[in-house]
Amino acid sequence: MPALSAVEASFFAGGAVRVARRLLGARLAVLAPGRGEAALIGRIVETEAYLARDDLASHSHPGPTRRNASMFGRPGRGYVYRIYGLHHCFNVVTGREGVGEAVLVRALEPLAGLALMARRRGRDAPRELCSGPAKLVQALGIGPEHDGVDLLRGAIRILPPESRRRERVVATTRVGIRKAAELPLRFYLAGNRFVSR
DNA sequence: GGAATGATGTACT
DNA sequence: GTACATCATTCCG
Repeated sequence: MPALSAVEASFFAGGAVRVARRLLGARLAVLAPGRGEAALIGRIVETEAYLARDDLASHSHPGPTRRNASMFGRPGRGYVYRIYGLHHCFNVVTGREGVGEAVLVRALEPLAGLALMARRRGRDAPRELCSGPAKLVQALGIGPEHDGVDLLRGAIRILPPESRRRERVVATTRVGIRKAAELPLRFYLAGNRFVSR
């Protein structure tokens, strides 16, 4: 089994845009309960940056509340929230504690644990497993209980890229928002087949 | 207290 | 392309 050492804390210390770009090519892993090996791994191919309070589309915009508490907490933790009453999405908290910046993970290229992902998703095609923020959360078994999870030592971790690939990063507008919709804060790997539509 | 809203996915036309 | 499921959070009164 491969070593699954997480990235260092400094990985998350930059602004959300920096980290959103840095996350592309890194891996998101959900560890198997009780073991030091990952059961599920996906390569991050699409992210969105959500900035501090002046970003009208950011959950941190209203200021600290019960829901967004993790976003104002320590960088390098997860922020999980419910959307549209039925799905969940997973974010990586970035920057400095108290600021309220995070990166939404929107799509993964499945690398390990495809069978379990397919069972959870009810679909077999690899492209249907993690090509959307709520899809990947379902495939990886992430839930509200992971809100605030420590990505350096917890059950969910960010691992550095396993191999160098030369892929260009494309920046476009964020998906599914109405406010601040014109800002180019969505990033994905050009030509990657696992990016959401 | 009540109503509107939303960082989505699926099914159907 | 459009409809709809479904509910916590937020904002207004």
